[in-house]
Amino acid sequence: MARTQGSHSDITGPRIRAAALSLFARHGYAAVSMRQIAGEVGVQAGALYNYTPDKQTLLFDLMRTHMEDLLEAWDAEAPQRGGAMAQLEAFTRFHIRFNILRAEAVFVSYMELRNLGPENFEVIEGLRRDYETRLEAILRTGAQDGIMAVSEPRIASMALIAMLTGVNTWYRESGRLSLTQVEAVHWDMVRRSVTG
Amino acid sequence: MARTQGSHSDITGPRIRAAALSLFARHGYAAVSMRQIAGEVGVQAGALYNYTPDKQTLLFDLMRTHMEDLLEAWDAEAPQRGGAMAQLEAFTRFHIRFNILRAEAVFVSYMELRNLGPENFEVIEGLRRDYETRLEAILRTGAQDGIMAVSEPRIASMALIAMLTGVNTWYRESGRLSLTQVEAVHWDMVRRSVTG
DNA sequence: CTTTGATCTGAACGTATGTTCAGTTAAGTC
DNA sequence: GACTTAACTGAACATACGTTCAGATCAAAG
Repeated sequence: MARTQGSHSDITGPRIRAAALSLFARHGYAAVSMRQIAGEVGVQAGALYNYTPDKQTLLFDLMRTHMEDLLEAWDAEAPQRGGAMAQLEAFTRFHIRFNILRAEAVFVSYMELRNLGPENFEVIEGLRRDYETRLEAILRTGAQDGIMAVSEPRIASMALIAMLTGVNTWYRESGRLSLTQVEAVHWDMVRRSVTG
Repeated sequence: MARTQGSHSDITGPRIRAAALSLFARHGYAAVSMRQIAGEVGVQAGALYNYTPDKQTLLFDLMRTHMEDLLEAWDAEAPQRGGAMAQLEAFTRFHIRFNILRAEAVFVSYMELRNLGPENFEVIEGLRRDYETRLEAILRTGAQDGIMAVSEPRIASMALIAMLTGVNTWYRESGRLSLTQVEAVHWDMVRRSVTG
């Protein structure tokens, strides 16, 4: 045979995903047409169906990939020693930095949940819960070790993640504060919010 | 004349806004058609144009009304004495309670910003900034009075609002904790995050 | 009872949608 | 240079969209 089975172009595929992510983030999933995505890539709309069975799966794959990347990146970066407080600081700084670097994927993964079918929704929700549970475990350990005061670790973890993700709505590279400064301000608040 | 000038039905108008709000919250602005909204109300799509010049203005009016209600409600409820710490507690509890009661409007006002034209966007953003500034002023006063430790009042106010609004993503009336308990947990975190 | 006009219907307008598919192109293997 | 097939085009499909508007309806004022 001439070409290897299943070797779809490794150029067009990523370009389609990148264009879709950017357009979905800017205009919303429902407001973006397959023809717009194709136009951005420089192909006809029909060509997209060599890379995704349909529009919603394209969205789902973007969201799933993002959530898996997030979990993998944290699991690779999470400190194994140093205690719960060091882990909490690492989590705080990691979350802000990772989310700012992938602002479009964060935005889409949060905003477009309602455009997923029930099964796809469950998958993404499960990955989100996994991530929240990572933080919850840190807070539980800190409470057990007596170095944190957290009466409701589950709720506290959701509250802290909401606070940290909020940076994405206003942070600009050209802003007054550097990302390191933003991290520091938030770590201050996080630390104090979990200590008596 | 037969009917008073400008007396559009005071039944259909609110029903259209209620149906639009509910549908926008569930499926997103772009995914909801004028025919769906009309169907929910029990009229034909054309009838909607007696109540709004176009679809986007319908969305904009929902968002503007919500933001104005939010500001009015807080300004009416904000304690005039008791110091910055009492004001911060009042703000925390108010924000959670108000936002849970109007979950659909909160959701739409946050998610559908990108479907507004530039001028409409500026109006909603301005109202949002007004609200943030209310909290920022409390934090500044608390810092000046020496009862709070907030190095960046602007960023802290956005962080706290993000944290409190996060409750909307998971709170259910049938859940383990009552709204009062949720308020208490969050007030604990807010208080500690702004005190040394 | 007639008149008035706010309210709504129903059909039409042009345009856009997601998806399919027969057919063309061209890159890589033998 | 012949062959294979992945990659893509371009047109078509049925359906849906936001918006307009002439005309029907009907409650209230005179």
